[in-house]
Amino acid sequence: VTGLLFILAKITIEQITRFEVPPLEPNINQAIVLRLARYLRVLRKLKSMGFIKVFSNNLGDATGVTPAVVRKDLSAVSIQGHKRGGYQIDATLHTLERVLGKDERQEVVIVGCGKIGRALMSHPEFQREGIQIVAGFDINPNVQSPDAPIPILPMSALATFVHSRHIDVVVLTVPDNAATEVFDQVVAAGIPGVLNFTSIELKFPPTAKCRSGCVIHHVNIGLEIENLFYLVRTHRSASGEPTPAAVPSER
Amino acid sequence: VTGLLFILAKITIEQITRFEVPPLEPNINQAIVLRLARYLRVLRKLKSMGFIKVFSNNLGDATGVTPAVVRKDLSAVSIQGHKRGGYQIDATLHTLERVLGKDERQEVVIVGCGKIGRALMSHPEFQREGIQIVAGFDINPNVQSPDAPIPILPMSALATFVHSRHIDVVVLTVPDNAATEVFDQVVAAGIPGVLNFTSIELKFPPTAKCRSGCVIHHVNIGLEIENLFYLVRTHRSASGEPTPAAVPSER
DNA sequence: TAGATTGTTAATCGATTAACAATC
DNA sequence: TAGATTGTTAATCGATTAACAATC
Repeated sequence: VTGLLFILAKITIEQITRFEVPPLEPNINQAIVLRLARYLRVLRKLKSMGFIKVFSNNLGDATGVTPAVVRKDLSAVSIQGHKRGGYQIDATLHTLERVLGKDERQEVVIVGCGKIGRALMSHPEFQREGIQIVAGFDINPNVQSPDAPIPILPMSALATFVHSRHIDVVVLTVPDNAATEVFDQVVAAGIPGVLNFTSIELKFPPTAKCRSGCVIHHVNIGLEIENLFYLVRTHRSASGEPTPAAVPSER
Repeated sequence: VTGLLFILAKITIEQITRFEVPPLEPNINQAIVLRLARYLRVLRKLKSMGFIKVFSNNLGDATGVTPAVVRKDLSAVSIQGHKRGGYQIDATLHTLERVLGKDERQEVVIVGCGKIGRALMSHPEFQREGIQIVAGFDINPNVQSPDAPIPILPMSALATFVHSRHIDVVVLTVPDNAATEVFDQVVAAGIPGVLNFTSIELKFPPTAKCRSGCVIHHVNIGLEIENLFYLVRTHRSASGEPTPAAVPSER
């Protein structure tokens, strides 16, 4: 019986598993892009404070990386400083915005308008970053409201909406038990970018439709909290803090 | 007699505490812990499906890593398999739960009960992972409700609450403009673990109170969405297709 | 035994860090 | 000039991958 179970397990897992799409990269990888986005925010603040130029070690201090990394990152997107004068904030800022695509519209759609989904829809911070939530989608008729400023539409309207509005990025905030099903609908609609708030490990299938250009990011809050507990606990026991038991040396 | 009892009691407690503190090897880093947590979820599913054992390549397929990594990770926490029979799901699961601290209570508090904070408070998925939200805190009297099942208390009650309940982890969901101020209060209350939902780059100060045992994780939704746009755009231009509309189907 | 899988060691890869020449 | 900062190259570090002996 055990043998059978274990053969079944193998087959099932192999069938379920989907290929991972390799994110082809020039010489700018995701880690760099994330840092660039953080430099951009610091630069905006500095500009609003009236500063003109900035040194790599300033940006490093503000973002928690070494000056050498800042210089290397900026160099990777062809941003040049002046040998003793640092980087011009204004020019750097513009180049970063262009590289990161902040000059284009960033319209996203929320799929799954439960509590978290609706909370994100009214999240004011996005506007400041140029991200615009243009619609929500849900199967539940009770939350649908086609005439609201940000309309909440039925799931059936997803495909036509994202085509007509050229939506590229979707935020997936459905319950875990609906994750795979709804994700398949999102994939079928041709969406190449998904921010996954469920704790299901979704993956883009290796179909022709999104052969290499599809990306999914995961925001797994439960996993993050778990990890925090683990780290706090281990740090604590490493420094030998909470357990009052003394070292039994003498005796 | 009392003295003897006391000594016996002390020894017993020392033995118990020493036994309960898991023998954590120093070469376990955050990446490993995150993977372990994902193995754990897969194992739970497999167990609920009635499976008995699992191979490293199964776990690898299900979590998107190579079998060698799975074996190395499990080996790092002293989980041993059988040379040809793979890993016993039940035993592996128990060990992982102990190592990751899932057998202890994981009580967290929400600081900032705006839309996102309240959405997290009623998030059903946490319960399933053993994470319990025991209270919320907010300065706004309109959202305070001390008698609700999960009470929302004034910020002034934070310090005494976390002390009396021994809270270690806080979820910070306040508006960006209040982030640093509220974070300072959280630090002052002695909290060692923070999940930061604001887009402000908060850091624990190097004070004595939490000199090495403090951790902060960042969930920067705006940054994630930005990054998605960037990746989708670059992938698309790399593969040389300007619009995603052209899908080859039979007409 | 033959085949399969673990556990671990060595090789590889990539990213970070350090160093320093160029130069303003 | 003297001092400071960039841009890039080399050194280091760590994590992943490959390989394979052990062994069930």
